[in-house]
Amino acid sequence: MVTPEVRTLAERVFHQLQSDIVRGVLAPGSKITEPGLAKTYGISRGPLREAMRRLESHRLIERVPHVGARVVKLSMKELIELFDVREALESMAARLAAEHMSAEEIQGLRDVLALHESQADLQRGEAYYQREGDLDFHYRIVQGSHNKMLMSLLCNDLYYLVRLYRTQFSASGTRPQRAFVEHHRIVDAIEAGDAELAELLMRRHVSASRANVADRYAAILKQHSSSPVE
Amino acid sequence: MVTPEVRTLAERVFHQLQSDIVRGVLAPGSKITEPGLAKTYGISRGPLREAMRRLESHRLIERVPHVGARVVKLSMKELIELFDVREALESMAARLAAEHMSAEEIQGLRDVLALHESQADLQRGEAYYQREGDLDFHYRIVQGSHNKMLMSLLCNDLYYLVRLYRTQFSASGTRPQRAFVEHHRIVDAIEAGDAELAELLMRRHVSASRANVADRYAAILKQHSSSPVE
DNA sequence: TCATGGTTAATTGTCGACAATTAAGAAAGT
DNA sequence: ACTTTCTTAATTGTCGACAATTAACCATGA
Repeated sequence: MVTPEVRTLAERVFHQLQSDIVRGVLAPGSKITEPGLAKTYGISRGPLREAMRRLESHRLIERVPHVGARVVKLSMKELIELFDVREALESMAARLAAEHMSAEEIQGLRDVLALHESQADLQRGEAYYQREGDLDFHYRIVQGSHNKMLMSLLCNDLYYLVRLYRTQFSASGTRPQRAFVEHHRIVDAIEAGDAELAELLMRRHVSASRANVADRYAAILKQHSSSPVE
Repeated sequence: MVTPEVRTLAERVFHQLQSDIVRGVLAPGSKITEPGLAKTYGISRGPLREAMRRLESHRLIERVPHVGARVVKLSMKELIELFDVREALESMAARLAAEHMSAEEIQGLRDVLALHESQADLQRGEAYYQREGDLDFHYRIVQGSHNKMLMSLLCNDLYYLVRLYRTQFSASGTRPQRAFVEHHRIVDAIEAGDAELAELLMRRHVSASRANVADRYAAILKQHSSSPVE
């Protein structure tokens, strides 16, 4: 990722907090107090509050006036909601990418896929899947849409929530080969300039990912039966 | 709209600024200075800066560190981008609405349409179209999706940008009867529980709206020929 | 006349202190 | 023992002042 060259304290602490939340340094649902954070990061409460306001807008913390702020704790319901929004936005991104992506950008996409494949070869049978690499792939397609609003929504907001979910639910094993195949098909459609197909395939891809998450959650629920269903 | 019962200065001034920007009280592209606004609204710069940070996240102002902030000025390119995002999100909202909307909510939708129709009757031939009413319709469908993330994205972010665009481009005359028919068809699909159809119709509806805007803009460009194209 | 440099005024960034609100705990009454 | 009320400590909300940065302006020189 691009290390943001930041010169104001408010921005620096924003990125720091964003990272700490997404990586689980700050536990989900934990209360965060302004004097505490100010001391931790060695700044005053002014810039800190501005950073927190931004985090609030990005849905990474939740604030209640006069009470305080907590790190968000995604419920399964909200996770499904997130996937529905992703499905809508990313399928649109794939469509636009098929219409607007340059040859260089498409080549970059292919390179990413090749890299993933080589990594997967090393760990064949382990069924391990590079999560960050997966986001790289999606990231590039969004860039390829050349739609700044889409890019901002997905890359600045939703993808951080996706990362947060992965640490929160310690999402480890998942569907490797199949996702690979899906990725390749999507790139093929984009390269062919087939916007409709690219959109459809991306839609199925995200939808399958959601179904996968939902299934695993259902399995967990069955395991410790009679858990709180929300 | 719901008047937000707000007890903290930062929130009050946020809503005030949001309203002033959307209604054109603060001119698009105009520079806004912190001492100026603080004096205007009679508060100190602390809460004001927090409000501005929120406005920045909502894309209503643009800030440059150490330089200042300006009210956003939507270009036609960005407006088209906005429509593409709306198309993606609202078609998803329509799909989910068809799956989740209750009978009461659907009745509320029908009431809104009836209200619009009666208003339109009074001004038949004028081809006038209640803009706020149009947003009401879309607003209710988004609520009907029962997806809080979708609701937040559309109702808290994009719809304010839509309003801003309407004042900025003084979007007046538009396609009345056709939009009415489209609205009715969408409600029919939702009531029938036909998620796929509702999605498709909403998609076309938003897409037609974008085409309408793009066409009008092209006409304006042709009028004062050889204008700057972006 | 134009370019370049320095000076200055204004705006933004940051801080510490004070006021207002909340919530937890202690004390008293039933 | 339980509830209720009051007290108090901690946290959030707000403010005014100071430091840092920017940009406009003016003067000087080629």
